[in-house]
Amino acid sequence: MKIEELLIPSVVAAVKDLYGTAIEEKQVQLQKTRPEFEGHLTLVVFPFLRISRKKPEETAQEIGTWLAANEPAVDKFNVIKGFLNLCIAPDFWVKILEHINADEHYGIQAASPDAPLVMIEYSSPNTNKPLHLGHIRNNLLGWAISNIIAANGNRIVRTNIVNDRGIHICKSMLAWLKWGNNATPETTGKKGDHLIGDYYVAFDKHYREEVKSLTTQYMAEGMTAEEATDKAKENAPLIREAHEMLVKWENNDPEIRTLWEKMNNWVYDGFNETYKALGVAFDKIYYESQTYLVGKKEVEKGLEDGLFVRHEDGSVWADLKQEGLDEKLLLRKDGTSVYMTQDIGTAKLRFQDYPIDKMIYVVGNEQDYHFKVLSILLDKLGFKWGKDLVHFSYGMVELPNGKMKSREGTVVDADDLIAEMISTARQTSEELGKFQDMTNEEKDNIARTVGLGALKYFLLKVDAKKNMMFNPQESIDFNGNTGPFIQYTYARIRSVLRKAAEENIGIPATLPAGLTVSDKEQELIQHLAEFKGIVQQAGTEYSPSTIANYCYDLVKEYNQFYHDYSILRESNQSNKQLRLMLSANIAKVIRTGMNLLGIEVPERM
RNA sequence: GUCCCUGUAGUUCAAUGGAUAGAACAGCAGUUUCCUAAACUGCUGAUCCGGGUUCGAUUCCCGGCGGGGAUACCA
Repeated sequence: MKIEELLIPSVVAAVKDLYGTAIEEKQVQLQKTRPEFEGHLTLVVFPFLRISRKKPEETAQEIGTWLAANEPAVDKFNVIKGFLNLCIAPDFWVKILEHINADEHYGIQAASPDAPLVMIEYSSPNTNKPLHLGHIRNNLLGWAISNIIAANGNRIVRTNIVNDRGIHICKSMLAWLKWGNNATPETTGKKGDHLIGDYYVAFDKHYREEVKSLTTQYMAEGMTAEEATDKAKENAPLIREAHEMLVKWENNDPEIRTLWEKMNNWVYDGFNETYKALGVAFDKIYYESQTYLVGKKEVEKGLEDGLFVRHEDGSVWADLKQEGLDEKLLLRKDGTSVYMTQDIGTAKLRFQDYPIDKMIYVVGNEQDYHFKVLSILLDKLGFKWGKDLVHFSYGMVELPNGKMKSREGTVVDADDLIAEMISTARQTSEELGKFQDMTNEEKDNIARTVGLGALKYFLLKVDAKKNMMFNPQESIDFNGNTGPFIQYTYARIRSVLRKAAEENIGIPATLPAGLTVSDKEQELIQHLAEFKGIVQQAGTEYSPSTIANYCYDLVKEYNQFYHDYSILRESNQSNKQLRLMLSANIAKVIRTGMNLLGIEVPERM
């Protein structure tokens, strides 16, 4: 029950009755009244002036009079210019609160067995280095979006495509063989993904040295700097060895394959730890090593069908000039597959495995072009779902000195950041004296919940499509518009409710009649009633930030109103019950909203 | 060059085409006999520039300027 929905038909009826013209519901603009004016909801009457052929004030006056007479929910009204401010009758607020209170899962819709099936791909790591801050944003967005889509009544499948093959993996393997001395996660005590990442870095370091000395050599032989660099990059012994290894891998060389499996498993163990710490999971994981051949086959079929062309050197291309794009490579001259080929294969397998109604890819906006092309190619290949795939394109996380670049060592490591957030939360709790009378387990849980809450909220409150700034020096706040602020308010409400329960004060399903609801409480009830609409909006726009900002606004408002209010010491029993019910439902909505974002709320902190 | 995204207080972020553009952080000044002070109150401070559409533009359109990205036989 949303108050707006209640009133819109009445406004339509009013216009019809007064001016004899039928209007559509979507033409009715009802918004929350600004706090400086009296009223709850405001009707913007400017759009009706053409129909009424009267001045704004006059039109507003007429509609207001009609509503006050014919709509029981409207108590009284006032007019300021073209704005008609409506006051809702007090007992309506009580009814709305009781309605919210009756629904334990307010705002969440369960999926029926025949509900649309939505598959969400996110994370998609490479197995040659550990996860960084950019991956965290991806994972949190993917998790939150899938929760939100599920909350809107859809069935979901969370999926991950692991880029587990290719030249980058060979680089790590080669470096490990050369300089690794058989190091393992066990012998070094390092997480597997970090161990592999170290060898990837080592490869790059040695490779650059080789390129540098080769370049000088070629230049001494009379090449220009540019020519020399290009040739050096191609001819450096290390990169040639890596390419040889890739060929061996593709030819199923048993030695290489065994090594590859061993090292990838180390990485997966490492990733799983990070995923667990972040609280994300997957229903089905695809591996590029298992899908790229499927993609290759599709491309070859497309070639036979005349959809693609083969160039003289043997490479295969798609001509997308008709679609306003360029030519796109699908198979290299040596017949090996590229990123696009693999994505075609993965898509095919997924639609074979599941009756997917909608496919959503959570991938950074640097790949907007890639997904535009993928959509067209899938469509050309005759997959009817190709056209409708959704690329949920999110912005990059930027650092004060620019983009994150692994080569320049400017990445913010995911595991480091998580550990740092948790230890900061622990330290803050200790300084504030929150940890008295707590077991070590409780302390651990609170530090983890609050630290991750701060991190997650920080990344999710920003509009996903925008680039965002992260300053490691300033680190993430625990005060203000933050996760811990919301968590703290939740914990305080829960504390009040615990004390009420100890005193055997229950919350009845219906509140006593004749209750006076103060203006502030009316506003809070109105705010609470918006939650359902917010979840819907977040679902259609795929925007976790909508929910994050809603939760903050609600909490901020609650803190302001109830800072000087007493709930348990209130002498009037009816008021006490109203305040308890209101608080309990604010806690419920906060918990629901934060959980949709993948953020836990603690019972105490 | 072409294409895509983006430009709001000192900083990080908000604002279905609506009233006086909201917060937070930082700065300054306050609030604790009282259900958790990770709180609350007050002050200072912003829509890149120029046109257009509209009763009304931060929002939509066009043109500049600034930032990011794509246009790889990397993934």
